[in-house]
Amino acid sequence: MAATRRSTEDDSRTRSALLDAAQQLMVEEGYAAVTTRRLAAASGLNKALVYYYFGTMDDLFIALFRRGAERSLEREADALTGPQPLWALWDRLRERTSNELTVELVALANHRKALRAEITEFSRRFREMQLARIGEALAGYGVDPEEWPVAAVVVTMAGVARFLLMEEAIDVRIGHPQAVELVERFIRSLEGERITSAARAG
Amino acid sequence: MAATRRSTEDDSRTRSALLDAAQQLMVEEGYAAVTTRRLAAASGLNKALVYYYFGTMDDLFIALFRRGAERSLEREADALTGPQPLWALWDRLRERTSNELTVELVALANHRKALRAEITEFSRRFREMQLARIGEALAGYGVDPEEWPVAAVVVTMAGVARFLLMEEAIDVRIGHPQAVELVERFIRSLEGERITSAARAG
DNA sequence: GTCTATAGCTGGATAGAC
DNA sequence: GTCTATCCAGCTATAGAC
Repeated sequence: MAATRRSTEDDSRTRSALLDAAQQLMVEEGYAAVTTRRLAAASGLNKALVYYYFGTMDDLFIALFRRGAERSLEREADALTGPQPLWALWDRLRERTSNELTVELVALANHRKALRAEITEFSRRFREMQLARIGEALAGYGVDPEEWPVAAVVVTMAGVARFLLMEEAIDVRIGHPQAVELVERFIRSLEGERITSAARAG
Repeated sequence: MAATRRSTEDDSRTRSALLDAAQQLMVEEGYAAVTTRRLAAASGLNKALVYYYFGTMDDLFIALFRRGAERSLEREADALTGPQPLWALWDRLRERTSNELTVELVALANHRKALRAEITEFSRRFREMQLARIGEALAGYGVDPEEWPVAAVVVTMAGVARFLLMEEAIDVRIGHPQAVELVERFIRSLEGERITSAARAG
């Protein structure tokens, strides 16, 4: 291959290292900290390599989002095929790990058109996948779709989970245990107690 | 008063104009667009006045947040003393106006300690006020606090509302109508149909 | 594929005239 | 209270040597 700009699918060691550095900077210090200078410093690589691999900072952000989103969509789809799809969805929604990055990217996307379009597309794919999996589960439990439409269940769970994470980030937790209990009571009424993978294995 | 730095309580015309410009820039282009140069350009004032009135950009952001939060807390407290507190809360939570600004400020607060502390304090005051007002309302309706703890109701409504606004901002609306209907069915079961102020007046 | 060097701009902040 | 002038740091991006 000639020494031309690499494609998105490419994942050389250098490219991955740059994305890793970008991810860490973004999570720890916010998107404003993700600059060519700081990427170079954090990865031990050269400033100019950012442009060699990504073209512009915009493309770097898109590549970073896409890498995380693809991994996450796959893993979530897997998790929702297990024996307790509602518990699995709830637990994944409440994970801080991949969520912090998402929050920064969404804020950043407010003024980056291309990134925004990418996030929109993936969000829809996530939602459709969740609706399919959870829809099957609710039907299997014999839930009345008039009383509990799958879309309402999924969006409400996602909304509460995201909101709790956002408030936790600014040390506001008033009412959180009660909200968690409300959701978990609903889940428990359909799937019983949460069975952790550790418990299943043991 | 001598020509020294003005206090937060002060609201000269120039100071207000700078805050107005900051607010507009932030809502329309994100917090990264709020710079001294652009504030000056947008308000027709001089760059250096930002430092005269606010000291640092950090203080400007805090002043901007505080101005909006104080207004908003007052107005919300008023709204929740009306005849339909749940409808009032829900409608206010779903308003886009003051919410866009909040989202930007919260993102910005990730790496601005002082701003974050300010947002934390106000968020708690909001929550406490909501719990007091909605708590009274639910008790008045004879709602079983074991089944529907006031904290769970308030946090869930806030979470769903905020999430819908965030997704709308990136053009994702899958399942939104169903989620809205789920919440509004609950409210309707307690307060009946929403009575708009227009309808009350007429 | 990785580096140095540099252009050209924009940022926060201050000094000091008026 | 408002302005000009200015400092210096940091930013994106490109050219071109190796």
